[in-house]
Amino acid sequence: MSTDKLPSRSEHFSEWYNQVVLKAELADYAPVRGCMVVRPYGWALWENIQKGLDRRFKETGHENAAFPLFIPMHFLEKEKEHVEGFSPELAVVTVGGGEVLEEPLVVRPTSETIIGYMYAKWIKSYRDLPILINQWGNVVRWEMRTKLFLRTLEFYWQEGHTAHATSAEAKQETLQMLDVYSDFAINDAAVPVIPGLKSEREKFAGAVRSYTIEGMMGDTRALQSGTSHFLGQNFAKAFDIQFLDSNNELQYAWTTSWGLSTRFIGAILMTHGDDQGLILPPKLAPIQVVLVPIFKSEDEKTKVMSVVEGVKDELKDFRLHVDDRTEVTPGFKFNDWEMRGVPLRIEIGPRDVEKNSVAFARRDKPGREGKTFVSQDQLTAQVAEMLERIQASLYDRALAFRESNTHNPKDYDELREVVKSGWAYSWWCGDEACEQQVKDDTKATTRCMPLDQPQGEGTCIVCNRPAMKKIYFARAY
RNA sequence: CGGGGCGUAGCGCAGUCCGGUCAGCGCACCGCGUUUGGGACGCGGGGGUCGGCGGUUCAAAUCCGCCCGCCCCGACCA
Repeated sequence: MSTDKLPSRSEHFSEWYNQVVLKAELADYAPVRGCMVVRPYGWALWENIQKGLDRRFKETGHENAAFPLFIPMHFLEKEKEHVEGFSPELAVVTVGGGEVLEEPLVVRPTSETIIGYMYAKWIKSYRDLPILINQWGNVVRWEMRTKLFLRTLEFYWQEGHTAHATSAEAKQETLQMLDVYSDFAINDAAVPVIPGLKSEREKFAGAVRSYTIEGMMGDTRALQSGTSHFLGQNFAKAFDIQFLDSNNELQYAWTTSWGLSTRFIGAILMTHGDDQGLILPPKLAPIQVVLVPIFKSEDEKTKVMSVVEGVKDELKDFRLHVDDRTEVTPGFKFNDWEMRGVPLRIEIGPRDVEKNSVAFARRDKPGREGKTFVSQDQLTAQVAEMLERIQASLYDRALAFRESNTHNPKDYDELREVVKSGWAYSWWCGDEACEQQVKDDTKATTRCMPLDQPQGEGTCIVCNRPAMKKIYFARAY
């Protein structure tokens, strides 16, 4: 709770973000550098994210399981690119129970290796495939620079790991899960994302191909909000995941992995929100409706609270909170809940008791514009409709923002200019040197080659050689 | 690790250059009363030994040395 105003979102985006996370009580800094405590309000948001994803995972045939936090050091070393990618950021346990360990244990930065080991043990026949497992857990990556939710030493996520008999099936799984993420981001979080393929240099260490959903944040920077990897037979060969096919021939399995983390909370915050604070999408908001009773005298209190109780009861299907604090004024509560991003506020005061009405204040439209008085009749339907409208308008607004900040530069000079405050969508020859050139000149990196590509071909925005793919360039988190 | 900044009450800060009623301010917190449809007000309270250790001095938040920690900008990253 706080009485201070937030920094302006447009002028001090990063500071706005930090403060809103702290003041809305989503998370707090932990006593260990780079680590955070996810507070109840933030965790409730994460739980809703989990529900939205977990339902989709189950619907597509996946099961949950749990693998160990500790991984023997030599596991990481079995896949060359994997160890090169992750070794700089490993946390390693060298002492246990007061004794120096014979082999150091790595705190998992991701679980391909230990799950690969187990899959090798479990998979003998094509009849054992596919294996479709997901795990909800935490991982540790020793990052240099951290930021609440976006990049912390420890973070929570889910990681799916699947093994298949054929390359085609694994590729299909990879794309299916990318689609699950897109669907979740767009429909539940109202975060417009672009599903696409990562370049070689941006792909996951050990993957054959990495896909991503990229979102544009409120400062126009890009955020990789979820990833899905086709691992080919890389990990199968490193961990001997082999099976006999129906022709009695020994084959290596084809594996995938895909993950979405608490970073996604950052994506929601930075996509929506305004100078007043957060705006949470109704489908994921821990509190969808906050009820603020207003009264002066004891007599008014009695009448108002009786209506409040009735409304609370009628709206029991929504995630509702009654703010009955007496030590703060209604005005304070309005600001407080707006800062926390509750999508819909309902005010009930003496005038409403008289007129059989309540006041709706929708979070996505500030001030008077978002305030309407509605009848107390059929409140459930009215609230449901309003929440849907807010959900839709958040998505539309974010999409419009992304589109107005995405450019098709005509030449390299223009690209250098537009990526200062937006995304560039351009033809790219596929050469890593061109990618590097853009990064050196502008700090912008390639984000993804969208699955949905235009017809035909063009010339590379950097080197003018023929190009088959269009790709997004943007400064990223 | 390179560059910059900073550690004084729960939070945000002033005080440090020019050692000595400087341990203070705002918010938060507690009590009482009046308030309550857009961040209420009055009065009265509780709480810190100034990041740590050592040194200089009659005297250190203030000067000196070492150490620890944090934040911002770079290379890395879900």
